[in-house]
Amino acid sequence: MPTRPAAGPRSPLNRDRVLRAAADLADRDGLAALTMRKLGQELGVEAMSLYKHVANKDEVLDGLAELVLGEFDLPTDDVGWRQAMRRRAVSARAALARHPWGTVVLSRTRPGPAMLRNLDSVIGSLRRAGFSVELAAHAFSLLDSYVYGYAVQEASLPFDTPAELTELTASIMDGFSAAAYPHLAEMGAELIMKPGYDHGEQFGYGLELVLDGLERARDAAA
Amino acid sequence: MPTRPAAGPRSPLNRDRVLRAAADLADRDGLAALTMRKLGQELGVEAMSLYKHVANKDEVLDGLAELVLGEFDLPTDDVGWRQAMRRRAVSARAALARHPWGTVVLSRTRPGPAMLRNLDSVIGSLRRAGFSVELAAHAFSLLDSYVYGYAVQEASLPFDTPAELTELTASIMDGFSAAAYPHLAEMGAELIMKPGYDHGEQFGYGLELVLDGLERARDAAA
DNA sequence: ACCCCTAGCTTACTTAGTAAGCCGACGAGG
DNA sequence: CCTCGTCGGCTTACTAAGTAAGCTAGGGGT
Repeated sequence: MPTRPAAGPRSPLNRDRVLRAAADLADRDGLAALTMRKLGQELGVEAMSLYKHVANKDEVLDGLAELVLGEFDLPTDDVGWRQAMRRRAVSARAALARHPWGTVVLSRTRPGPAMLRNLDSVIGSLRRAGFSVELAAHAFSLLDSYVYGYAVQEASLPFDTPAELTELTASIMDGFSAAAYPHLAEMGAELIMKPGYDHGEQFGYGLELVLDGLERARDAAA
Repeated sequence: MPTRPAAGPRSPLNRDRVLRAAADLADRDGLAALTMRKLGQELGVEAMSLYKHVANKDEVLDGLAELVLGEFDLPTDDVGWRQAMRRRAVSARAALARHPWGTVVLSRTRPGPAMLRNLDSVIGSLRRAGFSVELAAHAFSLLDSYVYGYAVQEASLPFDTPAELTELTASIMDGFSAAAYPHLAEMGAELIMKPGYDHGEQFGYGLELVLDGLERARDAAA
């Protein structure tokens, strides 16, 4: 019996470990590299063994969606709505940046429990802050769209570091492109190539603008 | 028998027809159903014949991305920036609603010419309207994120008609779910189930809020 | 008349998801 | 202590999809 507990590299395996391994694999090699066979390897197991713990690959992807969702900060009551929304948005964007596959798996899932809980909590926070039902609906639609869209675009950017960004920008601006896209070229030269340009700051700017707008709308309706 | 009947239904086939057939197929049966073999069938041709016109499936998907992008209204100079941005946003959202696979193919492409042209034109419109380079960057980042995120969420909704929405909402609110998600239940009851609820109106609300915010930001900077 | 170019075809290999069934170890009951 | 059912993991094998390689027929240019 020492075979089992003696810290063999092989603990029993379960749905949760499968999902976490899937997330790791997707983080490391991209979502396309997440195949049942590779996932098996990752866990020292044959592909078909995974099916004892998940029904099929779709269930793996659904599980990943709930994993990412779990990394979003839920609103808490001890802070105002604005701070609660900000935290949720920032944490969501961070989670989706950590896991570039996040946007993909989220967009293929019909709402699971984690999503519903998240949503309910957001609406609750807004309602308590004096938002009407209708305005609360507008608010979360707007916020979620922004965060989500931002994350998608960020995930599809073909670079990971600021250095790569300037390099790429430079190569796009090369030669005739600058003539074909004068405004892009201007922006590239005056903004993106400037040392200290922080792409992440973009997110905060839009977020505050949206929050300002929502606050104004709530006050106008009051 | 003349395998190749003169003026048979078989015109020569080219990259463009391949792409349009791909779009049709994806519209009809979903992006997952878009396989090289099915696409071949669609055109009365073997799968491998397609490779005379496209290098590989990725190129088909890239082509689809440019197709959708082509359905976005470019800003024109004869209207103000606000109208130009609104038109672009509305047309983009409409295109992405017409082609639910649009968000998927757009997010996997590094910027092609259509994208760059589109972007350049947007920035130009904003610059002419008095936006600084920096603010123009914020503006299109915000607008695109919103439109894009909205479209993604819309595409992932598990229903197509308002009737299906109310039905689904009702089923979610059924039984204990209402207790688990009180705020969602409230919103479902007071808003979504109301006759005449128009989900599309959501989009316009957020869009105007964003445009208001941008206008204010520009005026403040002036 | 010849020849070659091109669009489309045939074959076949590879990777992936997964259905079906096998097997060894472990714990409970006789 | 032996046995047997169960459960986790394995083996095999089938199917769908992308695509590499090479074939061929028919039409146009020389």
